[in-house]
Amino acid sequence: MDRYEPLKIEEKWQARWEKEKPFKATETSDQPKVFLAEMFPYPSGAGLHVGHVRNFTIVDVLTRFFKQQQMNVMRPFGYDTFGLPAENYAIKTGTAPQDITKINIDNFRKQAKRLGYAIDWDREINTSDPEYYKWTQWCFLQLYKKGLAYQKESYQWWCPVDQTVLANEQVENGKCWRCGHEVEKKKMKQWFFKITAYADELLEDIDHVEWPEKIKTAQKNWIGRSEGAEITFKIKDHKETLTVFTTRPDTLFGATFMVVAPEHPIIAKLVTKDTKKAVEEYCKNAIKKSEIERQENKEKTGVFTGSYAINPATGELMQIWVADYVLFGYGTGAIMAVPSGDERDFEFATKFKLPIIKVVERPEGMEDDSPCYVGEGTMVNSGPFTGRPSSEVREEINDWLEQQGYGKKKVTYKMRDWLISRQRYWGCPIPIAYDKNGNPHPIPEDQLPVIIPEVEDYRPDHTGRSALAKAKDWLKVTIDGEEMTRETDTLDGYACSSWYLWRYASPRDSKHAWDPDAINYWEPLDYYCGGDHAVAHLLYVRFWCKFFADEGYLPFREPIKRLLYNGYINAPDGKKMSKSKGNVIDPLDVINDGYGADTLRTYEMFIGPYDQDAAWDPRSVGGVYRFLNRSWSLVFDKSLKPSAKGDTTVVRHKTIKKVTEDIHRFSFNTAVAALMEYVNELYKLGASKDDQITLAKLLKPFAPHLASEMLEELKSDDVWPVWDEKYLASDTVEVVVQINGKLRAKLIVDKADLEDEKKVIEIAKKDEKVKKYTADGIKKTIFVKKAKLLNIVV
RNA sequence: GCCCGGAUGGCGGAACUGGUAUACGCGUUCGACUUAAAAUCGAAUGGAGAAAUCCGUGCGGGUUCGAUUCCCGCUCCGGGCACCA
Repeated sequence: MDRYEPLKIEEKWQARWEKEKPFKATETSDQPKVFLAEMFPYPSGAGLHVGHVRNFTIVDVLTRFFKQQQMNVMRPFGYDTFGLPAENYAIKTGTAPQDITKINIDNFRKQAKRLGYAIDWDREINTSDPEYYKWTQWCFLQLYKKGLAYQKESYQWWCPVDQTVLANEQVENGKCWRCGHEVEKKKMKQWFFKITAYADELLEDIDHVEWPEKIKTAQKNWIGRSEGAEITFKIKDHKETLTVFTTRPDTLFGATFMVVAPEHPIIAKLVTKDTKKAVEEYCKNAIKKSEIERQENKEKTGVFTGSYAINPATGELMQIWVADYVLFGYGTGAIMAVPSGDERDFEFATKFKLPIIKVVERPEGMEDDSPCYVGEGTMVNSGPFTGRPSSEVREEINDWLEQQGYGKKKVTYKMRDWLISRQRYWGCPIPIAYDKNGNPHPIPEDQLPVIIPEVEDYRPDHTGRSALAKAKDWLKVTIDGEEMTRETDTLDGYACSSWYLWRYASPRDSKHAWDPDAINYWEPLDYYCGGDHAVAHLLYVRFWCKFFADEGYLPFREPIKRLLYNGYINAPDGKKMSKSKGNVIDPLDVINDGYGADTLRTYEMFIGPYDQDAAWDPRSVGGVYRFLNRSWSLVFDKSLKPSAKGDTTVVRHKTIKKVTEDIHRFSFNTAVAALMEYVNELYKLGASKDDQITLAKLLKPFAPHLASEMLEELKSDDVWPVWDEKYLASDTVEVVVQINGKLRAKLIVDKADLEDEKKVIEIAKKDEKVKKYTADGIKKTIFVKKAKLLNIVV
């Protein structure tokens, strides 16, 4: 071989890895374990894109790095296969989703192998495999047993054209993502997971994992904990009472009216003969109001019910209104309106001419004089609390309300329970059946899995049920001798991905969802890498982890120790890659153009910091190829004789240190840059055999095929090299001299002199340039030994 | 509107704890090799200036001997949430 031929080299090594399975992971090692995974992909028909390659390569670099450091590494792979694209394809073509999924997986696997990933292919999993979803159903049943999977009537997005229920993510700007028709709200009985039961723990524990701050913040905001009070108001001439949630009980004296959400059941009791018709009309319209109207039109609307509540603090009557700016799903679905202390209430009061009473005075010096002020201040018009700071009064009113029986402290969350019903065919069937009376019963665990039946037509039917309803025989099931009808909803795909990280520990276990010993050994996950699902998936796994820890199935309460959240790769024009724009870079094209997988992998690590977005630059790919080509030549080009033009010991040890530390801190781009510098140096100084081996070893996580080829030629193992600090310190050091903070001179001094500030100053004073700038005398000197820097102030 | 990121040469980026701004790569220019081109190898490359030197990390202030880095006030770009009481 006389030139670098990546395609040949890569074919050779991939065949060898396929045969020898060097990445197979077992629990028997004495070495410390490391478990790494990427967020498993949805295997689309388009195959791998450059974003997958970035994501998978980050995991691969770490995997190979730890393996070379003699750790016991496990790096599995899987496919998140349920989902709408396969179902839509089925509807369009009549092909079974099972078939198209298989084709797509085969393609993905082939491509992942073409990239040379260090995957234990015996640990491949697929969420739509009955052997897998059997255990998804088992998980559901555990949650069901503990009351954490339950049914509730709820409004669901409904497309009147496609006659199907839509998930939130399938509603784009209030329109069906498939047909573009405006969606409606329809009330249906739905399954939920009670994630709110873990709200506090999910919030508290997020501070104890090594995750990026932005993900932590996103999750905290999503959970949205608010401390406040529930206050119960009496209603004039009614037995009924109305309970509200507020974070500002201190403003109670300023509460001049009440508002309930259009869905609130109390409305029927509050209306009078005169208001009934208008209120009913308003509620009907508000409930089916499309998302588009809600977003575009935030103009306050509402209608008076005809009833009055009594303010417990003032005894004043308060009109009770219905308005859609109050959300039924948050708090109690009703509020006390304080127009002087809340922008929305103020807007509403102004529009409908309701009373506004100021209760919080701004601190002195604040210039704004709008009648609405939401901040803290001094209480006014507040009976016994007048003149006191609002923040203190908040606590005292809480106590007072509690004593009087009007209320209690209360914590509320923005996060709702997780709606898991999907009226779709291509999902994991919910293992439930209904008796004659419509009561749900769990499918016994020994009857799992509930297999997805084959049907001819994959479209949902007009009753809002998935295509599973068309499998008439399948629908019938006998439980404890009683004939029942199966649930036709399937589970949200996020349920399938909420436990797959544990399945990796024992992927072929037919007796458990996960084997306790394997879990003990491998889990929790040490490194998780992905660029999506900041709240959804990453919150759901944490929820299930806490639940299964409570049930004794998991010995830890956080499933993922470290999260690497990688950025996107954009097209060369800086825009998002998309088929319609025709700016998509296909990674397989890059490989087959002759660059090979090693160049592609190394380029995507070199493209920029892993957690930032980056734009593809075809010319930089060439630069990385040149670098690998030069590396190859250092070993295989016999005209480049290993010679001793200079001593490479220092640069070799410097590079080992830099690359090792950079990989540890996930600074892959600078690690590659350090290797480039090393190669440049070796071209100048000549490479010793030690250099050739060191280079190959350090290169291996990035360009494993080329590095393997080099190491084979050099008859070397791939054990990660270590540096020796003693080579990194030379006898002389360069000290920079600043005059008033500006660099003016560089001095070479003996290392020993660095310990002696006076000596350094003396040497500096002899320097011609320093002399010139200090002619008028020196006011002060600052010597920083660590930075090897002397600053002279004149 | 709120929250979180980001802004550094012609371009992607580096500078890890306040201490030599622009590592590495691309591009450009020059040179070597070649009949020639490509490939490869070598050199130069922030701006202004003949030079001394001055100016330079989105903008305006501040702290400091010293600020890309810290503080205050903005602008623009990207992302998330969005009537959450």
